[in-house]
Amino acid sequence: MAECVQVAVSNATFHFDKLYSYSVPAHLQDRVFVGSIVLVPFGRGAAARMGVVLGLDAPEAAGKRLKSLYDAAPEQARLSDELLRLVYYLKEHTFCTYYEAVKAIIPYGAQYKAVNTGPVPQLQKQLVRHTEPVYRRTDAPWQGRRTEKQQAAWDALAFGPKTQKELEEQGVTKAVLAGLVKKGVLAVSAQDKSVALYEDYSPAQETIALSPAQQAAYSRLAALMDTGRPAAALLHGVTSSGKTLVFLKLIEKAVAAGRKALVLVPEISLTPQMIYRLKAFFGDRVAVQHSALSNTERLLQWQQIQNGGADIVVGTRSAVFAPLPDIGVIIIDEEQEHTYHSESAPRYSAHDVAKRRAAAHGALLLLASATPSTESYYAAQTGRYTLVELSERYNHMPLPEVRLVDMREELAAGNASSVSRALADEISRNLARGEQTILLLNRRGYKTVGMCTACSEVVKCDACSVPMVYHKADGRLLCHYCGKSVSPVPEMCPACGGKLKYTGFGTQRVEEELAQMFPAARVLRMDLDTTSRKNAHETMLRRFAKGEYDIMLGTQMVAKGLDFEKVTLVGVLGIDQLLFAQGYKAFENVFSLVTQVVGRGGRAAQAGRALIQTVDPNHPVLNLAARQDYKSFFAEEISFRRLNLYPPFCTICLAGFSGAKEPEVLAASRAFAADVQRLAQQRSGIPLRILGPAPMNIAMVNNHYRYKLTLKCRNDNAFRALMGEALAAYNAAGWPGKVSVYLDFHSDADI
DNA sequence: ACTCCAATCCAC
DNA sequence: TGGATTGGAGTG
Repeated sequence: MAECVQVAVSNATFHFDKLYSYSVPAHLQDRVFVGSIVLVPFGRGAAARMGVVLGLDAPEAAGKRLKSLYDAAPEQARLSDELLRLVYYLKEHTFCTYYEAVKAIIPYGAQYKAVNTGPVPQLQKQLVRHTEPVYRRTDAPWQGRRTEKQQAAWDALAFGPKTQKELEEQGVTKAVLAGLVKKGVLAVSAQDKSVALYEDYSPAQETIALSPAQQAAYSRLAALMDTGRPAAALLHGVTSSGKTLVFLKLIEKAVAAGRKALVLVPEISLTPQMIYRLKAFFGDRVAVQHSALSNTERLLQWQQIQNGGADIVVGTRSAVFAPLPDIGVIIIDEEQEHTYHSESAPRYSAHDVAKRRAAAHGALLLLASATPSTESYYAAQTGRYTLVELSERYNHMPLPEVRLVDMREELAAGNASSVSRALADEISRNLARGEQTILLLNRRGYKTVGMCTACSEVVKCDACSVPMVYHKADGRLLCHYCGKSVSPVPEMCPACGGKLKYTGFGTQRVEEELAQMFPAARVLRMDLDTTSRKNAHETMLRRFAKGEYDIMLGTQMVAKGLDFEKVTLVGVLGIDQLLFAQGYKAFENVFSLVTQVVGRGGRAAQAGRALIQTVDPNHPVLNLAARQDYKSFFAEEISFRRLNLYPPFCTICLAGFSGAKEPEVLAASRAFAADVQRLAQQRSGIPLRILGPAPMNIAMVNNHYRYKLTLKCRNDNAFRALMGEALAAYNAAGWPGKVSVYLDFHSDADI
């Protein structure tokens, strides 16, 4: 159609990221549209680069001599209009490049790659092995006699076609099958590899039955969905109030009306449970999108969605871009989780993208949590979201009895271990009764680091500024940022030669202590190290649920969304690091984590017990969490946010700087701050406070120094335009070659 | 970022 | 004097 197109090219940096015009050669004219994936010559060497067509040009408008496209992907690979608009949205709101936005929206596995086979570079599908042979019987008569093996193959296909893999599992070889195909009695065809993910679900026997409270919540949400107009609601349901059943009923309603549903969960480890529940009710029309899928799996799931083969998509943050048409409901479960905010470009928040999509589809956006983010609950209170509450626990299960244990007293009494005497008591009681225990150890607390007994220096990675973490299992020190490892483990301080002492309350260390205290207990440790293997997490949870372990010890991942009938005791070790962490969300995070883990206990008939170990047992946040008193917590927190000017009363825009020479990084961030200040003063009505520059929490990663500016602002068009100008000035001053910059917005973006 | 080109530097 | 090195510009 078009003779001339505007293309966003890959691997552009922000300062030269713009649309480049290319002419379309005749043989590609009928394949190239807005949204098409193309291959273009770029730079003086005319090297092949991936690109996406984002606009059309009148040929005469181009003026200059243009280069022309090398190749274009088939038409069906192109982005829909709605998703294309999200490219612009991401570019404008997160200050990423066009292609970074495109990559977020099209999963890696669906991309094409450049190959240099012919005279001109061509596009080729990344994955070609996504079909498999399927054999079926034909009506052709047998000629001659049958061998035993041929008969076996024939019999195996008595009840319909089977894939080669299935047949091979039954002992039928490829050669036999090929022979029969040659004879004409079997036919073979290529079939898309089955999307055999989570196929071992068991279909639900009953329909979804709601309690009166759940029914009331459902009715209000269903009414919002029925309007067919965009709506946003916050479902605040206490732990164990059965929010998932309400989701299922809403999804059922959307699907019955011929619409689609999108379900987001905060992390990969929570997807299996949600997937199994959804599959139980909705079968194979559930597709999955998360980063732990292999490229092939990802691509197949994505194609299933794009071909209209899925009514429901479940996944983590990136699933918010699932190419579903006609979405009726978007659910964000555990909506307060920080994992919904992307930590790399494009630095978007799933909430904001979901809002755009809900608006485009006339869908209901449902945020749900037992401990909503302060921003979301505030939006609900002020009427921007409809607030729906589920305030009773399912079957009126009693809340666990919670005790705060003073760890200073423990230390004074001579107990230096990470498990208090009170908790040890309760654990042994549980062991005696054959009941299960969950122990939570916050992520930051699980490091074992080496400290010099002479100069008190901690052994740090020499490329990053973080302490190296001791891993006992493989006898080495590991940098959790760049992955560098040191073995054997040093015994002398690299700075002064003093003796090093390795201490810390890691999960490994606690595991050892537990083994000493309770030699007979079967302890399951869950942390980054033990769950890194594919499906490891799922397998572990299943085995714990089956009762193969007495104690589950782990980081955050043990706290969320799990139903274990026999768990009657929850212990929280080392929450203090989180409580005293910097960052305006620290209290909210602690409240949320403690509330959730305490809610794990006593899900069955018996009331549970929970013990929280802390050096500050009078801390209001811990006490409110112990009582599961969200409303009082919110009241405290919102006044803190208002007083100190934090979201939702402002937007925080973090400007990050990184470069090889510290003085340059500091100078660059100062220059940027000055530019922003100057631009803001030139115009009126731009509220702004600039804090910093300050070194980031991790001041150096991979030999790059890192500084940040914190801008308290209002995230509107005027401010983003200002930041655009500030970045232009930054580029003009030649900084990007030495110090790279990015912006990261944290806000309750309702603009 | 990366690549190309030119100006510069140093060894012979 | 040339081959290698470094700084700067441009990416359609």
